[in-house]
Amino acid sequence: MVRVRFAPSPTGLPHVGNIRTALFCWLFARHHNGSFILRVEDTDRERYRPEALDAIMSGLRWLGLDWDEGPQVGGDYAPYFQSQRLEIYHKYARKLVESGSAYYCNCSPERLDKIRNQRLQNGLPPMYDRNCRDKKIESDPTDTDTVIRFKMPLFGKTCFTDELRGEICFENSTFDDIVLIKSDGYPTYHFAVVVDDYLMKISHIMRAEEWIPSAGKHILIYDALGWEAPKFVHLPMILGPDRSKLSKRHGATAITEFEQQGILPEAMFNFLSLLGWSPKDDTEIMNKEELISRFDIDGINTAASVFDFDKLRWMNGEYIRRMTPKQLTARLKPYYEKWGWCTADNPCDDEYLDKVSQAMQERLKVFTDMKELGYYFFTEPTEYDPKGVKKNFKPEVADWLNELANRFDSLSEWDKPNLEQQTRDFANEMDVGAGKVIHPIRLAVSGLRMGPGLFELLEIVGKEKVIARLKRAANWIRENIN
RNA sequence: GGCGGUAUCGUCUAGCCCGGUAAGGACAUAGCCCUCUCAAGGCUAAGACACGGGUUCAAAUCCCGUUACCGCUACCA
Repeated sequence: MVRVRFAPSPTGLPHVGNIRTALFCWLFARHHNGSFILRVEDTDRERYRPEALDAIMSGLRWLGLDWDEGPQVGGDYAPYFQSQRLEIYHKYARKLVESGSAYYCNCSPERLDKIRNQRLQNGLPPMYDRNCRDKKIESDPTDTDTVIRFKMPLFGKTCFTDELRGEICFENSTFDDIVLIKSDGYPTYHFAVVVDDYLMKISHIMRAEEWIPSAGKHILIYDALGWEAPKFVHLPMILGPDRSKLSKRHGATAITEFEQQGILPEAMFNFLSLLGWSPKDDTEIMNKEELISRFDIDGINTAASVFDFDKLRWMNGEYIRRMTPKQLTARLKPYYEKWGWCTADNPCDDEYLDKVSQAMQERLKVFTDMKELGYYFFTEPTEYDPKGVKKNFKPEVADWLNELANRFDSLSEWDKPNLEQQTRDFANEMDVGAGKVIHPIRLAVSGLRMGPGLFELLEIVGKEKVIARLKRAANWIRENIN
C-alpha cells in the first residue's frame, strides 16, 4: 500500500517548489491507488504564521490535489498537526534517553554560539562539542532548561538507498549530535518527521533533494528506535533563471500569484508535472487522468530544473484554445467583474461574452491579457496607439470615418458580410486598398493596431458604439492631426 | 572549510541501464507562407552531449580523473 505525505511548514505562502513536490506525491499516490496525506509540520513557533495553512490548503485545492488524510478530513492516524502530537514525541524521546541513544543537554544558546564561532575560526566544521553527551543529566522533555540530543555514532558509515539516485553514504563522524526535542518541548523536524512517518505508516518519503544530507541522520534515528525506514525518493529542486533555489526575488513564486495572474489550474498542473518528470515520449499536453496513469518514479529526473515562465504561458494558451467559448467566458467573468467591466450599463449578458471569448480565444496566453487586448469590448478607447495614429490617422481619414459612420448607420443588417461589403466598396470608391480603410477603422473602434478580424470585431461591438467611436475618432483627428 | 547531489540546445527534456541516431521533441529566437492587423496554424533556420584521458572497429551511452553549478552544515523546516 502506497502512502505518501506532503508535510509543509506553515511559515509563509506556498511556494511553487513545494507545491511541485506535493504534486509529484499526489500523482504517485493516485497512480498506485495509494493515499495522499497532508501533515502540518508546525513545530517552529517563531516562524509560525496562522494564515499560511489556509493558503497552502487553498493552493492544493486550486490545483486539485485532494488529500485522503489530514486537516479538515481527519483520518486514522490523527492528529495531523505536529503541535498536537507533543506527548507522542516525548514518549519516544524518553525511550531513546533510557536506551542510551539520546541525552539531555543544558548547554545555553550562548555557549553553543561561542563554540560554533570558535570552531569556524579554526577552520573546523561548526559542530556541537558534545559537552553533555556523557553527563547523564536527569531531566524531562518538558523541562525548558534542557533539550534532548541524539547520540550520534562517532565512527562508521550510514547508507541508504534513494529510489532515484541509488546508494548514498555518509561518514557518521560528520554528523552532529542533533537536537531531538527543543527546550520549548517541541520536537525538531528531524525527530518529528521520523516518528510521524513511521507511526503514519508512510511507505515512501518523497521530498526535495535538499533533504538528502539529513536522510543519514534520520536512518540512525530509525535504527535507534528499532524501526524500519520507509523508502526514500529525493525529488529534484526547482531553480530560478539564475539557477539558484527558486525564491521570492525571482518574481511570482507563490502558487496564489499564478491564479491571480490568470493561469489555469489545469495548465499549471500539467506544466508542473513536466518540471522534473517526463513521460519519455514527446507528449506535453496531458490532462490529470493521463498524468495519473503515466506518472511514476522512473520518469523522474535527478537534475534540478529552471522554472520557465514563458513555457507556462504558452501551455496556458494551449489550454485556453482548447476550451469552448462558454467555458472561457466562465473563467473570464470573475476578472471582468474585478476590473469593473461588467456593470449595469455595459453589456454583460452571456451571449455577448461568449462572442468576445470566441474572438479573443486564440489571442490570450493568460486571462489577464484580456485587460490590454480586449478592453474595447467593454469600454470606449480613451487613447489611440501612437504608432497606429502615425500610420493610419491621416487628415483625410477624418472624412472617411464620418462617411463610413453614415453608411454603417444605414446598413439593413448589422453583420459581418454587410460590414465587409460596405467597407470594401468604400475603399474602391476612394480608389485605395482595403487595408487603407480597415486599419483606421480598427484604430478608431479599438484604439489598438491588433486584434480579431475587423468585421467580426465590429459586429460584436455593435452598431451604436461603432458609429459613436468612428465619429469620435474623426473629431479627434481633426483636433490633433493636420 | 566539511559532507552530499547534479551535469544533453538559452530553457524543459528524449536518448544512457542493453555502446553503432543526421543526437529527437517542446518553449523562446529568426525568416518565410497565410493574412485587414495581431494571434493561431504551416514550413524553415540557428542552437547541446562540461572538460581531459582511457576501453572499443565504434562512446552522449562503459571506466578514471578534472571542472563547474547547486544543496546541507541551527533549540528552521
